[in-house]
Amino acid sequence: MAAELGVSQAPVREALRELEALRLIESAPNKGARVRRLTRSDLREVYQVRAGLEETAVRLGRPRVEALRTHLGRLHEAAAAGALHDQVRHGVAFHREIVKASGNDVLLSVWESLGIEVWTHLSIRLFRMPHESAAGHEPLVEAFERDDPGVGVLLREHLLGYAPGEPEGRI
Amino acid sequence: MAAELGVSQAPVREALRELEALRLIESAPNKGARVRRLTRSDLREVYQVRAGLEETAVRLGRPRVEALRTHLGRLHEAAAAGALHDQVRHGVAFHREIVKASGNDVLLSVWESLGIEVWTHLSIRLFRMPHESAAGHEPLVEAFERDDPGVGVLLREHLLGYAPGEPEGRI
DNA sequence: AGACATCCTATGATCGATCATTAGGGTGTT
DNA sequence: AACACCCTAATGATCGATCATAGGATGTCT
Repeated sequence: MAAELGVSQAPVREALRELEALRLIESAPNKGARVRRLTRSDLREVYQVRAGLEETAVRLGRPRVEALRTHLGRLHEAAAAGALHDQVRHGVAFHREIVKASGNDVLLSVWESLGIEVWTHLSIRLFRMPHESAAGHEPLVEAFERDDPGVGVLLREHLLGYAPGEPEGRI
Repeated sequence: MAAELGVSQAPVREALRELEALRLIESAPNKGARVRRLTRSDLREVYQVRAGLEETAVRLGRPRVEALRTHLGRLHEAAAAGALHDQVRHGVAFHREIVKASGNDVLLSVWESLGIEVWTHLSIRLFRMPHESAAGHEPLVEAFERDDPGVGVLLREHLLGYAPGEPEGRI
């Protein structure tokens, strides 16, 4: 691959590590790396972990509703403009704000290591999952607004709602 | 450092990346890497995330009680022999079994990326935290045995019990 | 003395090459 | 035909070196 790309092995090595961390490739020792055969199950696993992390986040600290509304506004704008990429970006920013508000840096870095933005794109493009709508976030913001103790569960269910269901399809 | 150790930069680079992933060092761009000044707060953050992950795990799947008892037995033996290192090892294995039983590979790899074993040692050696006793795990196993719906909360509280409290001490 | 431009050095990334290990194919034997 | 052994080739890690960049130190000017 290094020869093919006209670069040395070092950067290829780094790139493969990153892709493996995102679980987009899998590598067997002395057998090289291959792109993974992504299944709905892979996607569901990521969403389950993500849901757990974000539920943990709201247990540790609540985000500023104001900040959430800012992201939600951008999400609305992007949706109106039909800018899918921006929708994803602002949707992710919305949830990142929640995790960041936990005040737990370890939690934030673990959440980021999941590569949420990439997986969101994959869920939309590969499995035609509905992308996170601006409307779907409204109940969440309201729950944060009234400091609802059940916001953690609400958040988890919100997220799992975007995860693929049981049927085990392959690409 | 490479010159000092008589090796090339590549392995040093790799090692520093791993240490940074474990949050044992911090590196600023173009300023190099330094060992982090570990605080009780760092440790608490790791435990909070860990607790959340393991609670998520038991929501997804329950471990075989038999396997847990095996690890617990080894933990007992190590405690009787005063083998601290083995106590930690089997204690970690006990909890890893729980995470593994979730059937979620992403969850397992995220959990492993926390470097629980290292942090457990650090909590004991740096902050004199009590190490996970064999006795403390008994209620957990019993809860799994009777398939207690509250085992998730019990597990979380069990873990947070080993996390450092508020007083912000430095080493 | 303080503000500012310039130089120096450490860092970080990349390069091209070598070396040990091992998977998988090929050969030979029973 | 089944099996054990060997051997090639690819992988992965390491090496020693170069290059661009950024931070800090130095020196100059006001």
